[in-house]
Amino acid sequence: MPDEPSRSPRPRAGRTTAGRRKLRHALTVAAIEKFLEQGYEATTVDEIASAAGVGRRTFFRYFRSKEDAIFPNHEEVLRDIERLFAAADPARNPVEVACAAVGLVLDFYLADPEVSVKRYALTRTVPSLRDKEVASVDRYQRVLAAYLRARFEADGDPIADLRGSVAAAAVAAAHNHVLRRWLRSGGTDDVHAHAREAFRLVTDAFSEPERQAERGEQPADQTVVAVLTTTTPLPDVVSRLSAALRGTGAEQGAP
Amino acid sequence: MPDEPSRSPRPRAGRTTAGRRKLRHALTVAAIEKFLEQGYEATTVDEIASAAGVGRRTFFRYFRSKEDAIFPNHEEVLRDIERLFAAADPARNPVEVACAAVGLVLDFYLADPEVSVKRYALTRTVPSLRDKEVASVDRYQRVLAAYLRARFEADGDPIADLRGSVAAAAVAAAHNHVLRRWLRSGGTDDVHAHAREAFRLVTDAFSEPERQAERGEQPADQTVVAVLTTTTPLPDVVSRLSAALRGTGAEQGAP
DNA sequence: TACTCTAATGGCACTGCGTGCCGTTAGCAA
DNA sequence: TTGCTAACGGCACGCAGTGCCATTAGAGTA
Repeated sequence: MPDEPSRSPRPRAGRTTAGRRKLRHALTVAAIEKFLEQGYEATTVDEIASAAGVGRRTFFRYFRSKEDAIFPNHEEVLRDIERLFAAADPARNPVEVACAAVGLVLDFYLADPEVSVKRYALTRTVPSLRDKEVASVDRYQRVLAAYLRARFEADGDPIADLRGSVAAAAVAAAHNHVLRRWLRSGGTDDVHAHAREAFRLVTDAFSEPERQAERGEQPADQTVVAVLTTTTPLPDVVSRLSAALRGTGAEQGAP
Repeated sequence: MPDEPSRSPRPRAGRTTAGRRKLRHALTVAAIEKFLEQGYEATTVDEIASAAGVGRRTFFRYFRSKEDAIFPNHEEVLRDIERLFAAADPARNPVEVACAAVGLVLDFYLADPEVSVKRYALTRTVPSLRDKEVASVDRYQRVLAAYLRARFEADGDPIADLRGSVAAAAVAAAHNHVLRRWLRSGGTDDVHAHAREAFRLVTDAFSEPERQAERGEQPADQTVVAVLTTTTPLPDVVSRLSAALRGTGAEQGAP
């Protein structure tokens, strides 16, 4: 029964799990090589399979399609992300947790710079491969969104759904930006510094004001200095302060 | 020469531009109908073409692939967006302009609720259609990102690239959220109210603090009420206020 | 060592997408 | 009416993806 792709095989007989991983990788490498060498459309599945020393039918037991051949096994990373979410401290800023999650994806690409850079050359030029790539990003984004929505919901956010979707997209985009920058550099720049910078941007953008205050960050011109006599009636104090906060020039009001 | 899809046809002979649009729409409707009725894989291009009264070969003159059949003509909308960007007031908040741009996409879907809702039923269930949908969103997102990056760059933002990518993703996600909510409602809820809410979220998240102040929007707990005697030395006033703004409990300080 | 059981393999045939080619048809211009 | 041109339809071809099935390889058992 265990045959077709995306199944979790028990190592019993025939090829072992390690053997499967190895052949899968060999097919990926062969595919990338052929695609770069003679073009994507011009390469047939037969050629890829023979290059890896297996039959055409076997290729389709490892990959759903010709396009899938060059992509890493996202299922594994998705599982890691789910685990990270399950184990995450509920008191921690959800956006930070989401950033940690995409950090796993980043590490996954960093683990094999050779293949990652070559794959990038293909996804940039072949439309159908790019579509696949985008689709996989979307899968990550949805997992992030589900987590963030739940966390925002638990925090009593009235627009948890919206904020979760948008924040997830931002986190995913930050990841993509850092990854692509690294890929364009040929795998030779300081990813983690850029990642910190990018994650900081989205964390700042999507944290509640209270949380921003907790981290000691304030918008620049929030300072309101009220100079009032002690005899000023309380309602006046309130209205002048609120006017000042709205920037309607109450700072020019008489004491 | 003018034959294959995605070409800008001069109306000279044969079928006119209006005629092309009509047939294209007829094919889309036929495809959606068949897909919903008997399933996506179970429907052949031959069936769709015959249902629209044309030959199979003609189908592929209107759509690159079977998947494309159910999608609207994004090229048109992309052109509209480019025009909007070109005409946009450079003094306007770039994120607001980007929101206006995706508003065009939203309107495009709203123009034909019947088809949009049916298409949504398909993109939710058929993986390959969903991938295509996601790919089209990505195209919009890239156009948004290019605009935002340029604008942020012009504003002297040192991380214009990053901020542009992330903000574009957020705007696109906000659009998707609103659109999908509307689609799930069957095309019967107040889209524009939700759109305003969503656009406000991303605008707030990605505007410079100065701009936030200009729009008179403040985080909820920024209010600082200082009660001080007129004899308090100025340095004390300053330090107590700044402490209060950091939430370090200066509000409990002695007057 | 021999046997069994099971999963992986590879070949074959089949459906259907996408495309190149080409003869035919339909509308526009003189 | 006579070109002219673009869209149409049919045919054939390559190839992706899949169901089917006989064969092979390796682990466990006696």
